[in-house]
Amino acid sequence: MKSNNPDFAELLREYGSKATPGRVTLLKVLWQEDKPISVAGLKKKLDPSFDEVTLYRALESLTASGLIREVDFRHGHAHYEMNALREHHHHIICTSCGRVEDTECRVQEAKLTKASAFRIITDHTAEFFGLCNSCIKTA
Amino acid sequence: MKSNNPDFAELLREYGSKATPGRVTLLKVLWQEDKPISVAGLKKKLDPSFDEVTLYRALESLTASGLIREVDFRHGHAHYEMNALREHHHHIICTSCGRVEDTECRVQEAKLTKASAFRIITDHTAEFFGLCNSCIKTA
DNA sequence: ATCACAAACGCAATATACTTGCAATTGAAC
DNA sequence: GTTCAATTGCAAGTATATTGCGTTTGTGAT
Ligand SMILES: [Mn+2]
Ligand SMILES: [Mn+2]
Ligand SMILES: [Zn+2]
Ligand SMILES: [Zn+2]
Repeated sequence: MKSNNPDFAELLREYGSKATPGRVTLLKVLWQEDKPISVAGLKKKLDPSFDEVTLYRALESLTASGLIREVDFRHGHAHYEMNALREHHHHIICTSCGRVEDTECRVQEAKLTKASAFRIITDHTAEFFGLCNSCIKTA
Repeated sequence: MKSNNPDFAELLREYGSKATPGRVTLLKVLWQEDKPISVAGLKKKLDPSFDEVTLYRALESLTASGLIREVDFRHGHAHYEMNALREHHHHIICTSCGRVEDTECRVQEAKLTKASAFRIITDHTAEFFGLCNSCIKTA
């Protein structure tokens, strides 16, 4: 739970989307989550009448606009988190208990454009996998 | 195509796998590839009698042992590349033409264990997406 | 060389994650 | 309030990967 909720309808419009009731609710759920959430997780938090296909299409659309972001935790399905109004970052995931921690981005894309045949790098992934301290103890 | 082929059967045994004819062939194909290849790509290069389920199980097993590595190009399916006998690295992928280039790893996992509640980091992903120089020109 | 057995295989069935087609609805711009 | 592209809802479909299970095989031990 967070305070100072942004105006989700306005935010959606700023990113070129229509501010439908479903998308406003979806965005609110993503805002309240403190870590990337799966489609299954979203369905549980949303009204059962929220159509699954509509959900997939909203996620695709909002990801394309950059309002939200898709993250790969190697669970065989996508996770999503708020991208706007947040600082760019990555994650450390415990492969034993699933615990997730944000971690600051230390990647410098600019250096890569000098070392490669790519002049434009738009985006990158960087997730870390390991064991959190409580899982180390019980191991 | 590369010269100085390693002994694939011996390599498989070193990584705790049985050196079956199928796995030896699979490993050879992965060795000859210069970039991560999909399951569909592998099937094309392998004998049609190579069972698909056997292929999936071999990939899972060899990935678990660290002999090969799974890479996510955001194509909706996995890609695999040789991991043993190679230096750890990452990739830059052109989102327009699919061109792939290796890039050296600049990530320092050790620094992360100090900044987080994780003492053990075993693994990380880091792939870069952008436009290669020939796709920039034609854009 | 033979044996024992876990690992790997082959085939059919199944599961999960996600996509497509299309008619109906609706938010936003004018 | 009219217009229209964006979005929705439902049904059907696709792609990717997994599971179950009986059979085969590579490997280490004798
Ligand atoms: Mn998950
Ligand atoms: Mn591919
Ligand atoms: Zn980053
Ligand atoms: Zn690395």
